Amino acid sequence: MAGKEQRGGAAPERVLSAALNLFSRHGVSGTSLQMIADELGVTKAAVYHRFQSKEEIVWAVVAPALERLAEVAREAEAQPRRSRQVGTALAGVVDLVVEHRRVSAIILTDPAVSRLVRGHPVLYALEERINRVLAGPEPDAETLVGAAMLSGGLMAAGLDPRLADLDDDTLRRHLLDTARRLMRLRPLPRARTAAEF
Amino acid sequence: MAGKEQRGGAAPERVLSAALNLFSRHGVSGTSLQMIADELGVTKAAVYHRFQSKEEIVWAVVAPALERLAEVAREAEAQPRRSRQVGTALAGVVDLVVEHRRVSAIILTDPAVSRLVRGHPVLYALEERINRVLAGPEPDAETLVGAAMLSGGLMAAGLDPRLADLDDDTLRRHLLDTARRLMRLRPLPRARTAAEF
DNA sequence: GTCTATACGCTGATAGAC
DNA sequence: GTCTATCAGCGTATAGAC
Repeated sequence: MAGKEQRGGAAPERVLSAALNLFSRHGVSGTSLQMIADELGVTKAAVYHRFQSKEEIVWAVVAPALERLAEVAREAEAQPRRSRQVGTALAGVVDLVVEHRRVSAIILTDPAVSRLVRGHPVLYALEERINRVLAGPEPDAETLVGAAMLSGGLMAAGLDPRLADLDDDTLRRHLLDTARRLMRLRPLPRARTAAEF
Repeated sequence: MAGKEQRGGAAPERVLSAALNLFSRHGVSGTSLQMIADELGVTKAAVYHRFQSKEEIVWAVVAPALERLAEVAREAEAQPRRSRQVGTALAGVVDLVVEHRRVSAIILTDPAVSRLVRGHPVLYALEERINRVLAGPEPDAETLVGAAMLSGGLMAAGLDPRLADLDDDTLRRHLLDTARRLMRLRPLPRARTAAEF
């Protein structure tokens, strides 16, 4: 496994990388600052020199994915027609999950992270915006079920070891096809890539 | 929220109920025996009189759902034809998720629980049996993606607060329809219930 | 059966030497 | 910037009184 690394010390990006690894494997509550420090080959105090608290590390880990999600919401809401809104949002969240697999997973599943994110008013509203774009203004029960299954399904697929061999583009294409089927959208013409929709 | 309850002491089923509640809200690592004891209005020592360790409590919480999953695998494998195998397995896991929503969620998402379960050889094999029944012996990439999305999707739907108002039968029906669409199975005739397939 | 009391390691976090 | 040393508090778990 990952032995102790001494080169580079507690540089911020090394801390965040180690933290993400450990959060994925043990959950946020199951990860101590000691474990992060050990992974980097430094002491806890060195980590505390860069981040004032454990919570600050968690925020720094999830921030990039959340900013991307906000961007996806903006892009989707800017589309004039409903069908384009759903398509844009789906392609956006699929891209997001493929590129930030493990961050997406800890945001969606770790209770400590969920609390943190949902406790933030802007981010709580962001979740609702995404849901509204995906399910529409007055969704029937089946659409609601599809939308609910989407996030968890994408997360599970992004993490599944059986899919780890697929390259990103193939995974993205299959995920988008499957996600559209889940949401009862018509299949996309083969030639187009996910980014074009 | 749930105040301290003094009646009933640390009876095993009360411990497990409180533990499941707390595991769902805070994760296993985020739940201490002190929290469980407080929820019941007893001391930690009283809880330890019934269960020898925290791990033993975790096992007792997840055991019923895992036994059901083994039953689902047996039933599905007993079907003579592939199409029936998939249908039976889907109906089984949908039933399982509807009836054990929160237990399914902590098994699938909590790293501490996943480690425990996957470390057990029989249970690790069970996971593979279910996957083989759902995806078939030589699945193409898209089927693999669908199967991967299934577990996480069902879990997310089972926990989604927007779906909490649906009664169990309605939820079960929509979940099964959506899950079959996900796995590219033909829609089920309306009259049939999930249990019949 | 449930309690009080206790053991001892590890937690997140701080102070100050180099 | 990273270290050593230290803190109070909480973690799991145990012993023994009632």
